[in-house]
This record gives sequence, structure tokens and C-alpha cells, in this order.
Amino acid sequence: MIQLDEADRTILVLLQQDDRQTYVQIGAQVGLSPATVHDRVRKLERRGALMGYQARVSPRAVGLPVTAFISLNLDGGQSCRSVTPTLEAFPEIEECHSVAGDTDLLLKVRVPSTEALEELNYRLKCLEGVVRTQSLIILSTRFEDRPRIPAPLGREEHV
Amino acid sequence: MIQLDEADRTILVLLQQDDRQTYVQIGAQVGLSPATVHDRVRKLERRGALMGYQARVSPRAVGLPVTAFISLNLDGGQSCRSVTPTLEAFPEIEECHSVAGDTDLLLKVRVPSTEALEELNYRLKCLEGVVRTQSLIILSTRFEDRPRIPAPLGREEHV
DNA sequence: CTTGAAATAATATCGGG
DNA sequence: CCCGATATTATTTCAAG
Repeated sequence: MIQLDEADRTILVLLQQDDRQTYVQIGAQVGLSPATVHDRVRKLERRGALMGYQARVSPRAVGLPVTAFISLNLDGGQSCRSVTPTLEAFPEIEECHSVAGDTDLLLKVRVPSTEALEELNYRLKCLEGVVRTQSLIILSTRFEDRPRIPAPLGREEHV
Repeated sequence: MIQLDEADRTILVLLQQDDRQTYVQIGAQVGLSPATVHDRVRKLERRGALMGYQARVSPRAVGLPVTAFISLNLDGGQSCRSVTPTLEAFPEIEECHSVAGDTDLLLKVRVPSTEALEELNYRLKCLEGVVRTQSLIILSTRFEDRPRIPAPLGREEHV
């Protein structure tokens, strides 16, 4: 785990809310000069706490209004290993998690239509090692893309 | 649906990959001047295609190594409406979707430990209108935070 | 680790094609 | 809608406390 002081945490919170904030503005909040903020940001990047900067694009706006979660059951073979790179090649798959439970993989997907979801589902079923799929369609998203770090974040668990 | 030409799409793709790219760099890719790129970006923001800019923060780095999906069953009462704002007040809930199927709401959550997940689960069960919860723990994340717009994005479906 | 100041590079604005 | 030029701001570097 990366050690972060309070200033680092605040910087992360501010940047994940809006990374277009200037180092001057951020510096004012944390009580540091812009140069120091710059320095800390570079360090956070190198240490892996800051993994990138991305614009949030409305899925609706770009023609991907349908969101769904798809559960995948895999056979026991070594295809379990090889299936991840294959899935990564599907642009409609936004997330891919390995889970504990009834299924093996959980995917979050974005598609233009329910017809496209059906089509995607079919293509997944055809993959080597996939024995079953199950789709869960999102009716509406109440919220997502929320900051991951709650502002204060209670003190660390001692492991 | 927002109408986007090819340049707009390219701009969105580039910005969602890395929104620190300069308008000079983007302009070179799409064959437009920096001033024009600037202009288009502002328009994309106003039209709602660009919803914000956020730094991606490593959940591990900030002490939230455990990810889970929690399904919620609600009673039929009007508490269905009031539960969303309540959930939004939970900082550990990153996403909240209304789904079609066995359950009513699907949450994506980040917590410091499995103990914290247990605690969260308990707090959710106690909420007015929640009759059942079910947790699905993520063992490992193969990928997430992927761009939502695949580079070319096949031609529009005609509805 | 921090800073102010200087050098560099970006964004924002605007008149006009 | 697009551009070039200008003005304004921000980032980046650096020598030094």
C-alpha cells in the first residue's frame, strides 16, 4: 500500500472530481505552492496512485444507450487464462472482473441496442471455454463515475 | 441523440483516453487548428457529450482494495423512490443501477476490507424498503475504466 | 520537501474569412 | 464552422532555503 499524507489525499480527491483544476487552485486548498503540487502529482503518478486522466463521455451521446452486466461461466480448462485477452478485444466490454460465486467472470458492457446485446451475447457464447452466459439489463443508472475516495476516509485498518 | 461528425468522435476518443492531451496534439490528429478544437470541446461540453474530466485513482492505493457488487431487493412501497438519495450518501457505493430481473438495484462498491463489506451489507439491510441483499465479491479485475467509444464505432443503427 | 522566479507552453478570446 | 494572431494563464524547471 502506498503511503499518502493528508495533502496527497486531498490532491487525489480534487483531481478525481475534476482534473482540469489548476495547480494554483489545488495549492490554495491544500496550502502548498503550485510548484509543490506539481511535484506531488508527478510522484503520485510514479507511485501508481494516479493512473491516468480521462474525460467522461456520455454513452448515450455516442450511441451506446444500453448498459448490461453479463455473467460468464467457463469450463475448467486452461481456456480460462486465454479468454481474458479475447474479451479485451471486444470494444463493447467496458469492465471484466473475476468473481467468486455461481459464475466466473462478470462483464459490464455498453451497446447501441438490445439487438446488439443479443448479438454480443451470441458471440460470447461461441467463445472457446465459455459454457454459459447470463445478461442483466440496466433499466436506468441512478449514478456512476463517482469519486472513489470519500473525502476524509476514516483512518487505516491495521492489518 | 447528439449528432457528432467524425472530428467530434475522434476528439472524444482521444480525450477519454487521456484528457491531458493538448489541443495542438488533438488538432494534428483531426486536421483542425487548436482554436477550432477548443471551440468543439466547449460545444461537446455544452451538448452533454463530454460530462467531465476525472483523474483515475487506484483504489488499492487509497486503501480500498475490495470491490464487490451488491444486489438489492426492495419492497413495493414508495421507499423505492426515496432509497436512491439515501444510497448516494454512502461514499463506498460507486455505482447504482436499476435493473430488470430478480433484483431491483445493483450496486458497485469499494471498501477497505471484507469486514467493511460485511458492515456495509448490514447497514444496507437496515434501510427502509430494503428486504434483501446479496453480495458478489470481485476476486480480481482483469480490466476496467476502458474507453466507452471504440475508435471507429460502426455506423448508426437506424431506428 | 518546499519555494519563488524565470522560461516554456497551454488555453481562451476575437476579428474576420 | 474555421482560422491566425494576441492576450491571458498554466505548467515546468531550477537554484536555493
